[in-house]
Amino acid sequence: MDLGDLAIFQAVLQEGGITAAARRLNRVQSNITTRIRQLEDDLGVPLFQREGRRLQPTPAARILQDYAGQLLGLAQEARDAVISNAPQGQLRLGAMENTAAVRLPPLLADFHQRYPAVQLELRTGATARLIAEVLAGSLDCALVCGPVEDARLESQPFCRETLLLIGARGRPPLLDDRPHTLLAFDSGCAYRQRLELWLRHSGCAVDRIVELDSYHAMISCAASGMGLALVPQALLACMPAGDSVTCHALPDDIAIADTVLIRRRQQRHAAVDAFAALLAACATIVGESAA
Amino acid sequence: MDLGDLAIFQAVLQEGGITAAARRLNRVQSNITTRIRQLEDDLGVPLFQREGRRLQPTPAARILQDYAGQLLGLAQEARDAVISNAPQGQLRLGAMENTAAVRLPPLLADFHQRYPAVQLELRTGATARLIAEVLAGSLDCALVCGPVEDARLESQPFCRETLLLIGARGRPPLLDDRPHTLLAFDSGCAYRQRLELWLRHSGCAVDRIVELDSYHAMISCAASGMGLALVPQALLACMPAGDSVTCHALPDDIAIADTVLIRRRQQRHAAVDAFAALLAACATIVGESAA
DNA sequence: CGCGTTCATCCTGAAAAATGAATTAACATG
DNA sequence: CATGTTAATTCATTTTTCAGGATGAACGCG
Repeated sequence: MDLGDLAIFQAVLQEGGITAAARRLNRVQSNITTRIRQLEDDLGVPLFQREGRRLQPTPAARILQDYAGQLLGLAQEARDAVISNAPQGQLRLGAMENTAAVRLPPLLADFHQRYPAVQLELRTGATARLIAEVLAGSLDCALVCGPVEDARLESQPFCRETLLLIGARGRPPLLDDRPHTLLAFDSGCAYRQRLELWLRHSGCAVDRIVELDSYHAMISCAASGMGLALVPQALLACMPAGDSVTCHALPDDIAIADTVLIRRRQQRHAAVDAFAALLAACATIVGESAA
Repeated sequence: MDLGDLAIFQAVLQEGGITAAARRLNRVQSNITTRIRQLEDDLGVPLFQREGRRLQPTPAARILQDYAGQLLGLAQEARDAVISNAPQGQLRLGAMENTAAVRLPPLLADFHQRYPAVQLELRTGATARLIAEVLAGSLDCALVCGPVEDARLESQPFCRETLLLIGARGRPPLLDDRPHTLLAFDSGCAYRQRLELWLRHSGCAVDRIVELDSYHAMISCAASGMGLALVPQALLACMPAGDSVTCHALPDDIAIADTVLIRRRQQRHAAVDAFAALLAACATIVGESAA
């Protein structure tokens, strides 16, 4: 069964005859006759009862008529949807844990309301994994810790986080001679990589690293003296355990981390465009969109 | 846009590659490539991003994917519906006014409950018009006053009505010398034709004929002495004004009228079959299905 | 750097579709 | 009752489309 056959069938029904249908479709009668016959052969059911020179639609034809209308309508709708560049369809967004918790929610709510035709899907993860997923195409875009230098990706600034190194209140200051325990996300986390790098440069011994996948757990563990953790200030501010920790000083090149939106270059995705535009409007840092 | 293209497109998405899709569809790889390209050209939108030898579905492809599933499913459903001979679709039933009022309703209710997939449509009218509509195909079947002699029609007995000639209570008997006024349906009504025929044969003068299109009005007018009317006994029995009239005697060949179901010959319509079967089960008269 | 895999392209023969003319059938009309 | 008109079908022909096969380019892998 072919959509062309159905269109012809519909025209014959609407025009009430093969000749009239042929006129409307700018075709020759014999063509219409043949294709109706083919459709009948294909379905194994007669669609018209030929009596003299009049065509009488059979009951099967009336049943098929409904379906033909639906199918042709749906096909047109599909065309329109695919061609249109209004934001629609799925938008698979990735974000770092802290971004998803603090900065993103109001933005997402706004977007969700503004573009009801878009089906949002948010996945959190470490920067390295998010980048890989955007490259692999399993995410449409992601909010990660910048800068991201990859020729295949486009990045756009969003917000700037100040990272704080926290430990239990009242504990001896950082950088005494005994080794530290670090509380951190998995190894793909950009913040963790910064911290490890800095500690190495400072000649500071690291005893163990405890991997956690929640900031709640991380801050609570830090507060109870289990070790040191690097967390964004904005996140700490909205955590209940935020008061029971001590913050250690950090140099700017470690403490200042920009969050950027990354997406694949030369990928026209209307929903991502819309999201990026909304993000730009709310961005708290500026800068040129660079690789 | 062609359903075949969509099936191929779907296979490429599901199998994750052109070669794999070709294997599944038992086709040659170059064929799949070409048809995907054609689909893209047709829609004017790329569906896959070719990077090296890997195919990355574009956002448009993900939108089209939904539609492809729907379209292919709906097409299969259409096939099944057309081929199946379960009662479904529209059933356009005609009936005489009195049949529709008295005998039909319980049957219709039963049918409606038994075959929810059938969309019933009842049209009342005079026998002559109903026959014409069945012949023309604008009705699928009809309950009319038999016998119907037409080689193109098949008829099946349903019930027997006894017709009564009624007038105002206490009026002089029928067939006195003064002319009568008749109260009747339109001229296509078989009962009216019988009555006129009989009156002519009896040498009874007819003054005027008043045409009404409701038995309510007809019986009320008869009761109030406006003229004579021919009505089925079963109908009169369930009319409130039934007591206020006098019934005149009629010979059996006028008084006994069989109601039959007529339908076009050699028309396979599952819903009509089902209706006819239900009707046969409730039939109060028997007889062979004859033309 | 060969090797295998994957996709694109070109070409050819086969299948399918559109066309035009001739034919048949039904109906209306003089 | 012959005749003109309208409609649908049949058939032969042209045109278009499609599937298959071979070849080539890009990439990943050992």
